[in-house]
Amino acid sequence: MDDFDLGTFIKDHRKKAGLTQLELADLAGVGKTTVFDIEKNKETVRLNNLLAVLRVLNIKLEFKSPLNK
Amino acid sequence: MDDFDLGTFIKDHRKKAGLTQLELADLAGVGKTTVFDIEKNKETVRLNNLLAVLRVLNIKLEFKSPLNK
DNA sequence: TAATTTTTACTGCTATAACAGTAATTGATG
DNA sequence: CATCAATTACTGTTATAGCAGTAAAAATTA
Repeated sequence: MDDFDLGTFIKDHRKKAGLTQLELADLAGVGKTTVFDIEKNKETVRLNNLLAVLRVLNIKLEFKSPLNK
Repeated sequence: MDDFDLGTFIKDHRKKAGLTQLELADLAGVGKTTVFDIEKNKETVRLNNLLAVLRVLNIKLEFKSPLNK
């Protein structure tokens, strides 16, 4: 849930996509600082910015609860 | 991925947990406005605030990509 | 229907995320 | 090693999310 390292996860996918932080930032329409912060697991980033980055990298979000499992 | 209605998803889980927006906000350590915004799908909320709410409701996040599937 | 609770909406104010710019490290590549 | 590219780090400024407070609108309950 939480100890999952989203930063490196994104970093790895960015690398595999052959993108630099700046390129990813431009594609996602965010500043380079934001991409840097995300890869450093800064949790105060805004959801829309994170989603924009995930979209570029073709990463999907799923919400799982014991209920609707 | 994206058309998923996170707001009502969270709202439903909050109801099932028998919590009001204010109670959920207090438990999560955020303001009531933030809970309200999240349930209204305001995507500019900060990730840490969203995570705090998800934690209270026992909802887990998963990131899926075509690669590590 | 009246009373109570909950949700939605709006308002200043404050804290800070996001930004561009710059610079210093680190990492590749020749 | 030297050069260039990429990443990390820090800065001042600006835009805005988050907040408490209040109030009005829905929903719930008696």
